[in-house]
Amino acid sequence: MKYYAPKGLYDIKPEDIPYWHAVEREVRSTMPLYGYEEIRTPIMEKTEVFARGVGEDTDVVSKEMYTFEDKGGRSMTLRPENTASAVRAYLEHKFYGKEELSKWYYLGPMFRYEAPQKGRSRQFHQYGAEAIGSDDPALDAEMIGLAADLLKSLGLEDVGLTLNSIGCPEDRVKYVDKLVEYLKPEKDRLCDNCRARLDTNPLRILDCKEDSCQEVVEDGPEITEYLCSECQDHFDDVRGYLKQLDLEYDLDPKLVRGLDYYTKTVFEVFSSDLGAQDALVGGGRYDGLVELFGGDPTPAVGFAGGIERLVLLLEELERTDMERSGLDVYLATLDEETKKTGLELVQELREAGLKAEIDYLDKSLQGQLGYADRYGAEITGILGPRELSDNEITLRDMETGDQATVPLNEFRSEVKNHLDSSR
RNA sequence: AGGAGCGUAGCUCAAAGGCAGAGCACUGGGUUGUGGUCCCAGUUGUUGCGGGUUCGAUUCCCGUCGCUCCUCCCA
Repeated sequence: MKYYAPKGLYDIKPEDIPYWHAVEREVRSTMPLYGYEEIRTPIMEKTEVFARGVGEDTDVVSKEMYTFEDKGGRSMTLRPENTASAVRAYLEHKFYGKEELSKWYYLGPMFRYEAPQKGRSRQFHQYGAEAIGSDDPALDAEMIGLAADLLKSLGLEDVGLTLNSIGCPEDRVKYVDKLVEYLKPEKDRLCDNCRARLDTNPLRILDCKEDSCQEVVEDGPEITEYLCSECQDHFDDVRGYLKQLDLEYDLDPKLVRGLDYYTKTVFEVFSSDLGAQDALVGGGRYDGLVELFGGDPTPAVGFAGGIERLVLLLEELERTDMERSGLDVYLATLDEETKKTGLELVQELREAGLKAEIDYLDKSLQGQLGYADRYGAEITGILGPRELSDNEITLRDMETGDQATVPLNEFRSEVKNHLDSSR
């Protein structure tokens, strides 16, 4: 084979589409219940939107961006996530002047240049929500509840929620100082990566997966001990609302998330049924991002979920409501004359809203019935020269094998009657 | 970027130096116009690609391309 999809990019095949539709349907129906409207931002932005928005020192920006120069010499980047774009759009279209609280959802492809593995590809798809304009802790709780609601509606029961607060930037400066002070003497026990992070992004050392780093961090200071009273109150309130909503969670003081824009609340939803890439949803508050982009200080909170991972789980559940849907009617014809009439009949059925097919492979009657069977036809119409000369058609119930002959002009209504009574 | 495993028929997989196979699928027949079960017959191959060793390579060696999983990080 000469041509392959580029590494990490793949085709979503018809057999998988029902699962994608199920996810998309759920997102589109659930989001509006919580007051979120869809926004569609471009699939690429000027590179600085992400570089600034997501943070230069993050993994996403420093090594995972699909960046290229366009013909005008501008540096462009395929979006690795959607929050930065949403904030850019919020400011560009001056939504702060149009509505007090912007609640948006989105759905679409994202790109990160990484080694693909189970549940991770270079082009992947996310759904997510952003609420820009409120610092109400109830909104944080709503976000988390919304993410959980979506997964639950899709039939996923076995998911865990972890929660943390990383405070405001001032808290973090204080905490990071303490953390670095604590880690410096232990430098030798940290992995190479983390030794570098000591200077660039010490917070990330907390969720390093290396055992030695974890041991070091274990006895270190926790960020929640350094929250200012406002952040502490906010965190307490979020937890209170979560309790009110009956949402269970685990506190994880080491949950810091990979993107720089987060403040206060951060959370992740994961599934132990997935492989190494077990995060289903990630999100949090980003009160400083609008300001960073040049707007007035504006609090905001959001989350994003990965569709590929969701589809993997849904496929394991073998949901029958997500199987490919079959044919309603197959029409078998036996020669050129009957095929001409057959085409008209099939067209009539389609116009009546039925899924109808006819032979395009020159199959024998036996072959056609086999085809009808495999594609799930409930009824097969058999139109041979005998029927045609009498202006009739044979109706075969594919489940029982019962057959009846009906006048051609009553075919459509007979089919409809039959389908209605069998459903 | 690093580590491990795997590339054989449309699909799932055998063959472990000696004629490239099975099941499923597909086509035809048993049934001159009747599917899902059954029986019979048939079609299907650049063994990923290139080189090497050998009388002989799908098998062993080297390289290469691709896929998968893992480390890292995330959705």
